[in-house]
Amino acid sequence: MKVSRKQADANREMIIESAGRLFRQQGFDGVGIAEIMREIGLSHGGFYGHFESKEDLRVEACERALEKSSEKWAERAAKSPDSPLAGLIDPYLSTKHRDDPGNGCLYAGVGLDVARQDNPRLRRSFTRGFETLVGLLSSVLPGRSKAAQREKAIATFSAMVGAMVLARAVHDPILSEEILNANRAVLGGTRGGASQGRQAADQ
Amino acid sequence: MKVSRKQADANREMIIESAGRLFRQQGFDGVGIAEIMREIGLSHGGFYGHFESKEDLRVEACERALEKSSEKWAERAAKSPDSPLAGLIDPYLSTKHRDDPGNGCLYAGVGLDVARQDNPRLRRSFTRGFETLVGLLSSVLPGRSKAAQREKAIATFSAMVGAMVLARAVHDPILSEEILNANRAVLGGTRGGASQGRQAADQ
DNA sequence: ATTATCTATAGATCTATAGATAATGC
DNA sequence: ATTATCTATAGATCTATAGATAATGC
Repeated sequence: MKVSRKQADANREMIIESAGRLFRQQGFDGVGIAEIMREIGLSHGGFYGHFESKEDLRVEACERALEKSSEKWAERAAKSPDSPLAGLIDPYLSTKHRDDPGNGCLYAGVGLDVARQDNPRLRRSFTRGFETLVGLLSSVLPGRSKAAQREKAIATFSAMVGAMVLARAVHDPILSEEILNANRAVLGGTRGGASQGRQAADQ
Repeated sequence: MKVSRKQADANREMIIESAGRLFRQQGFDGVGIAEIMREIGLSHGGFYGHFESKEDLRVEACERALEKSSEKWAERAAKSPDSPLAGLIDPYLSTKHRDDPGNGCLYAGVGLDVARQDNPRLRRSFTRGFETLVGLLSSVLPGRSKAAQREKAIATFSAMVGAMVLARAVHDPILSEEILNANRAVLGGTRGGASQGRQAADQ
């Protein structure tokens, strides 16, 4: 039953990743330790050799996912040097992202759950992650001053998160797409249009 | 133990309102039937004389809260005929709203929980509520065409919801205020400013 | 007599722990 | 010998139900 130290470390990583996915899909309260462990083929009881509590895992899983997000955003901005803003907005406000919350934005995935927790460590991680993502957005947004850029970046990120929450909450698939399209158009994505499916947006 | 028919109806209303509050505060999974009933001084078991299941209550409580929101929005727009847009945005993006999720916007309160449910009735209610609120926003927003107004309304509502989720999720109170201020400024509220606490915003 | 509510509980599920087990690594 | 994992379970909590109770309303 015992595995090598190396395998044990890998198992710990798998728990963190499994939890990150399932928490985003089903919420903190919607998934239990047993299910997280079952998904990677380990026993329920084995969990407590790696983490002190579920609370502990919440923090670790979110910090890991936030790091991954920052990296992904930085790559995306670098990948489209001609329009780094659209390079961030387009994949975010996509149906692919909407339909795969488990691997998507943590703020749109568990933002409300975090707001309800009074765990300072967790909410501080969300503060740091917010600053990183807004900082990145800020650096690719036009603006007369740093302050104006930052203000616009905060508003842009707010709209991105809200759009994703709403696109996932409504039942009508056409409306859901329209929410993504409208936000792409207004925020400066490339694929959005006034009503739907047009080419470039100007603002 | 039995009460009058009139009192029984009043009790049903109280359950709906108690649930609406607690669901928004703690999430669908964060509150049980027993707690909802305890809050209004009734027994756990008495619940099932009024509702078939917790699922049933989720729908009833959300529909009720969505109706209340629509009414509140309509009143607010009517109350400030000179700047109906700011009349909607300012109270929404306020610290009062942020700190009282139980009586606040349902989309920012349980939007993610709804997205995770595959209850079509519930998600259809959220679709209808979305159309009502966006319709109202649309009617007070400038724009060259109906389509442009609607696009802007969808983007504005997305930003409002996202701003509230983020303002509640981050730990730093100054950052939380900044999120509200930045969105008020960009979306067209009256009290927002470029950095913080200035007077009127122009856009 | 009817029925809204209460008490008590069944059955499922969840977090966390204790002790057993067996492979690792000195 | 150490320790990562497993089995089994304690204790709490949650949804839902059954049967008892007592006030309403004919």
